[in-house]
Amino acid sequence: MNYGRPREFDIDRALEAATQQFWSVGYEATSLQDLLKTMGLSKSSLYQTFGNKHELFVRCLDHYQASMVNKVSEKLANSSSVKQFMFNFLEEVIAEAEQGVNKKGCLLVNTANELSQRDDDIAQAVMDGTSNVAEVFKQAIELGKQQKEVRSELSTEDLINYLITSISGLRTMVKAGAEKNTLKPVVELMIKNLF
Amino acid sequence: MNYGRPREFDIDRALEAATQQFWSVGYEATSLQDLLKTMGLSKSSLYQTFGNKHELFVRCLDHYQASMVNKVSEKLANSSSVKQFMFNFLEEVIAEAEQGVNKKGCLLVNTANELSQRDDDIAQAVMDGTSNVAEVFKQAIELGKQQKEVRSELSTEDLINYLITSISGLRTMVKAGAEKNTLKPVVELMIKNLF
DNA sequence: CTATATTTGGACCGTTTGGTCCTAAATAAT
DNA sequence: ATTATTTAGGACCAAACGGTCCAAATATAG
Repeated sequence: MNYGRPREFDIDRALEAATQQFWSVGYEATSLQDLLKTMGLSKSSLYQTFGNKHELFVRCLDHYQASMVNKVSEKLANSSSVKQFMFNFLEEVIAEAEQGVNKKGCLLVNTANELSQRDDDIAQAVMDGTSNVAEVFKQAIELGKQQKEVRSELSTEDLINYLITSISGLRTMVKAGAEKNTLKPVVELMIKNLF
Repeated sequence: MNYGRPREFDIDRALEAATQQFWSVGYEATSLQDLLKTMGLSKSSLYQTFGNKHELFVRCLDHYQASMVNKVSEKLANSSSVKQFMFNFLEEVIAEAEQGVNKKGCLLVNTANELSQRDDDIAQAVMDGTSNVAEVFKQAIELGKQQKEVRSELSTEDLINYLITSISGLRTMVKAGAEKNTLKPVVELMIKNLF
């Protein structure tokens, strides 16, 4: 076995490039040509390897989500305290506001807003991804409660949902053009709710 | 003066129909054909009256914003307390989660997420609209402070931004498919921050 | 060397896109 | 009645869309 001409590109690299593209401008606004260009492969390679634009996008969502979960878990592990972890996370979200152009936000949030209402497969992928990210937050909050850092008497579940909702809101504000200085007190208030 | 064949359609009605269409599926996903159908007019009428799709959309954003400001102002005026007003508002946002299909959210939030990053005119229209809505919240918060309902020592400005951010977050959650029961405790926590 | 299997580039396709333009219809002013 | 002016309908358009397909290239297995 293992016949045939070997693939000339790296699947993960191509997936990463596609993810960046979708992340930058969204699903609809990304044309096949855009994808071929950034991924650096031919039409037939794309279709043979990834099926079609829609399937590729779902794979990108998963790619993004897995990578995000990795990064966030790592940051949690390397944080001196849960509060520090949460603060840094929110701070990073609003730091994007200071970036000049192309504030990409979070691919999951972007996609929820763009497509969840009219594409069930994508909606499911977004929910799966969100749920995996929520799992990391769950660890953080449970750890915080254990160490008496999180002093809210609310259930971990509720606090997770509050966090995710707050983050989504910040993402939208950044995209809408809010300044970091404007958002900073908002972040502080959010943090105060937990610690 | 005042020559010529009279217009056979009502501009406001047409604008309202277009707004509903854009609100339902977004700017890019709304085709000219969709617009002609829901607005009930011919291509030349649309272009003569509204310029093009882009200009029409900006007018729809303004139409939406003005109408929203009206409604919210009215609700504030008819509320027995500021807390009641705020609670009802957030409650209404998450009530959409129980609706079966086509959760439209808020056109301003949707548009901020879809287009603010790559269309300056639209970004400006979104900011203008948001600013007008914020003005109503400002009235509410100032009234709440005056009547010792709002017991937060934070500046009105900060509280407005917190509110708008929270609402945007709820909108995304609803679109992403969160249940009303999930969001209810989140709303309660948000309210608790102000009163 | 041959047969098999796979990838690749690009020609090709039908559909849809936003937008223009011309003609006929309709009304108001003279 | 004629003229001026505006609207409405729809034919038409080039470009872009996502997607298919075929022939050439390139590898492995026997």
